[in-house]
Amino acid sequence: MSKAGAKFSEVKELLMKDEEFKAEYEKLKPRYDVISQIIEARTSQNITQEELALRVGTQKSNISRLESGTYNPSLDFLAKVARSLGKEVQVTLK
Amino acid sequence: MSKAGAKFSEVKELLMKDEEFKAEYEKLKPRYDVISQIIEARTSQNITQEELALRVGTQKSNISRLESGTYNPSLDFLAKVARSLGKEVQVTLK
DNA sequence: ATTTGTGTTATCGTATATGATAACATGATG
DNA sequence: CATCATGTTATCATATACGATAACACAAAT
Repeated sequence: MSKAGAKFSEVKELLMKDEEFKAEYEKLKPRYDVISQIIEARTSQNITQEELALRVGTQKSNISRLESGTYNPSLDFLAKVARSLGKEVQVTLK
Repeated sequence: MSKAGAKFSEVKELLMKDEEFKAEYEKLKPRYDVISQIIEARTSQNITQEELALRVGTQKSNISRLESGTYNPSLDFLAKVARSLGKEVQVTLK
């Protein structure tokens, strides 16, 4: 294997990783985007997770779990949380 | 019970039903909205449910089920379908 | 030092989303 | 009529979302 070849494969590997990362990021982007907005709305309104949970009809731990981004929320749940913050979710394909 | 009272309660019942209906509609609106956009994107691109299913990595029956609006899809699933249609989901709190 | 407020994490139970297969309906086309 | 293309519906298995409770971390205030 030539030095140039080695370099190329290294670069390729990096690019591959980058592609993978990009794909992974793209996949999770909508989730993180909506969560960011939820956190922003909640904190800017000075509402605690507990208060939000009360409005939504769930527990504060579940709101924490949602905001942690560690799972894949349903549309209904996002809509409920949004409405509890005085907003509505708007999903757009673009 | 007076006639007027009866009428009022009837009207109230109708209004109540209307409120319920409105609430129910509000609750389901994001779902129907995004589904409409998915169907619109798919059909305007002349893609069959089967082809879309292939791209998404699922079965045509599952795409049919999604488009039927009979359940509460996850954000990831919506994002996958959108990307398979060359689009991205954008969720906004407004 | 103790309490109080807020958020986090782990865990369990239950409901349901999703993948998969199959059977069916219907309309178009040979 | 027979076949094909497309979509629908039913059903099962498995994974996971979500509700709930409890324990913990940590900072701020008393």
